[in-house]
Amino acid sequence: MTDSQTQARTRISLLLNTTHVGQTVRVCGWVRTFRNDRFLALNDGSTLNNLQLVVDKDATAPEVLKQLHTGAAVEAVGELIESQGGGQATELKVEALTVLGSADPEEFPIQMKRHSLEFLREKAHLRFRTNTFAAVFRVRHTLQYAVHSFFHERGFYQLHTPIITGSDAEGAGEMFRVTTLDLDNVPKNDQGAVDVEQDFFGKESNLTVSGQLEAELGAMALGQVYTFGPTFRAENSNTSRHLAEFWMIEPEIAFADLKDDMALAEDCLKYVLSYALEHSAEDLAFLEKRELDAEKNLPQAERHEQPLRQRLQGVVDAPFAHITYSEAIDLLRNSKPYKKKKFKFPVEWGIDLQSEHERWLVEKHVGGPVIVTDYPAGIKAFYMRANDDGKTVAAMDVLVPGIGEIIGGSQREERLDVLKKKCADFNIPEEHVWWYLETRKFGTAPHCGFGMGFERLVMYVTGMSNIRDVIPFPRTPLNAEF
RNA sequence: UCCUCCAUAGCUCAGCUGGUUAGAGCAUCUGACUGUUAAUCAGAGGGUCCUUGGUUCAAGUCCAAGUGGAGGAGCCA
Repeated sequence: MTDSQTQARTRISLLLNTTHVGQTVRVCGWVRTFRNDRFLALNDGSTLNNLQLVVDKDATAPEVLKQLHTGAAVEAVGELIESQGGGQATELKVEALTVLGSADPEEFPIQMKRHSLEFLREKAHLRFRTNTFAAVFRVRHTLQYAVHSFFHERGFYQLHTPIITGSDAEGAGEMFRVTTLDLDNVPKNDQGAVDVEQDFFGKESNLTVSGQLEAELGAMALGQVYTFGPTFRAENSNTSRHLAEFWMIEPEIAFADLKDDMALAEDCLKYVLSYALEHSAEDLAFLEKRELDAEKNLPQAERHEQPLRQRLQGVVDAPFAHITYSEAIDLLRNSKPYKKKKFKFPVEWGIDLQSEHERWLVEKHVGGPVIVTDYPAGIKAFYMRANDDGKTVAAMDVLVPGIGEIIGGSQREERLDVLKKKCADFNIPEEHVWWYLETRKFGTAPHCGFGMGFERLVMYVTGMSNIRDVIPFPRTPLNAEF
């Protein structure tokens, strides 16, 4: 233990204004640049900004100076003084400087220049060292904190639903099989099929695609719960909006209908956006500038009409538009692109809205978030509550510009006979969901909930256009390197 | 999974209708300068032009397949 280490480390975020001027402090971080054999820009992750260390070349050992390259980890002790140059309020007059870990400049791939996001994706273990990714992941943290605080303030309990599930009725997509069977020597039963009774759980098990069914069980006792955990989809989707492993927020509330559900979704989005605008102001300002730079080379039509923070504030300030699926179909059939035959897909009552249709509704017709409700029963999940018209269900999707669906929810079917009939219609054997059906048998009550894709929320708030850039280690088909 | 586009130095890219020894900026190294802000200036090193096969006197350039990446679609969150 050196003398300097007896002093606590001060985070750089606390040293950028003049309140600590005159104090001797100890800082640790990673070198961003070392200019002029004298000025070292140090970043410790606590803030976007660097602390300028002023190094006395003559008082520093040559072998230390030689190692002050981008990426090296260093520790410095010195007096915080008012900066003698412009560009920063304070700087550290270094008295002792130690290199904790060097970074060979011939090999360290992150430079003090712009890299493409694609290149940095291949360096996922080091991309945290860049301003963009550090900002994104700080914002990601702020958002998850806001989500917890939103639900906590409203009396919700977080329910940890299982990641490994024996339920195969969630119907939200292809599942990842979980097994401890020897894949080189899979045991077979008399029928020649895999003998799942010999597997770890004695039955087929998978990674969860949704915690909703379990969350409903919790809501039917605790009143209002939410999940916030990883979910897994083994779909072979290769898009900028899909991951094989992503995080989802799924609130579930008892004694509530679709109107309550929509109000909760709107409140929730507005709360977390407004929380991020307030608590991640500096990072969002940087990300806004990054987006502007990235869009500079795009044609006007492909750029955002408003800068990032203005877009977010707009969502916070304005009430969400509400339309029913049937109204949406009418609007689309009367739209310019429909009449000019610009849509690739047909617009007919009963078929799902395509991306191009959603985009027109959100970006052209409304120009902000839209909640579409009351979809045809045939295109939605079995658990959604049947409306009195016999054709539609009490479902709602929240669509936002640039992302599409960010929230999908519904009032759940609480009537046992109707739900049983739905199971039959959807070919779901009752014995697979017996436990789910029992909540309708014992003390059933109206209830509802929704699912919000956390990464899509982070994309929306940070302005990043590829979902792989808002999760630390993206899992996509053929990509699980880190 | 489908459609379109892309792959050249560590990074970002240029390389025309096929034709000398494949270039630039940044980064790196060496030196100069020393209150800089992606510092500046001078010099140097650095390439299996993604892989395989084909066309041709000649392929970074044309063709085919493969691999990887991006955008869009489907599926969805």
